[in-house]
Amino acid sequence: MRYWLMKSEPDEFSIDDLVRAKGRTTPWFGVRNYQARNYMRDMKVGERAFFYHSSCPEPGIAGIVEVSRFAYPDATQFDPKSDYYDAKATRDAPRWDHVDVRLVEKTRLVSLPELRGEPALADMVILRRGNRLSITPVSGDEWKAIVRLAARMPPSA
DNA sequence: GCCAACGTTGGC
DNA sequence: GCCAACGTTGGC
Repeated sequence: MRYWLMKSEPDEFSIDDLVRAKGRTTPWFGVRNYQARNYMRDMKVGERAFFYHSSCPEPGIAGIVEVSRFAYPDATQFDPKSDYYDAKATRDAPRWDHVDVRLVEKTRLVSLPELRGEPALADMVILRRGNRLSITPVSGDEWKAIVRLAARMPPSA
């Protein structure tokens, strides 16, 4: 059983969009990076991930999701009208797979500075300099530390 | 808007 | 297969 972190820009798709989605479930479409895609192919149904808001006024962890469907081809790669269209992908040879995720819980926003201030997260991939990967593994210890942070009252800044 | 870091592309 | 140029990410 592994743990993950998945980034989304809230302008594109936020935790509240997931709350409103049918079945509180969404395909994690639009990933166009091979390493991130490969991580999705590794995911098993039932595994959990943090939903992370990136490229926004307050980046940080916004909720917990779980994988509800094993990796399968991302339909947007075939759609010429989509921002995620890939001319080199065909239905016979798709390039881009994604999983479906279902909301487990919307948490309070655990901000990036708060994550950086937590000693247990010193080696977390997302906090490493220059990291841009939209899907990353999270260790069991890191998972526990963040769940603990999320359950606390927000720090009064 | 800036800029550092990184992935991808394409010429050779 | 190398590597420079370019595009993207994402925090600030």
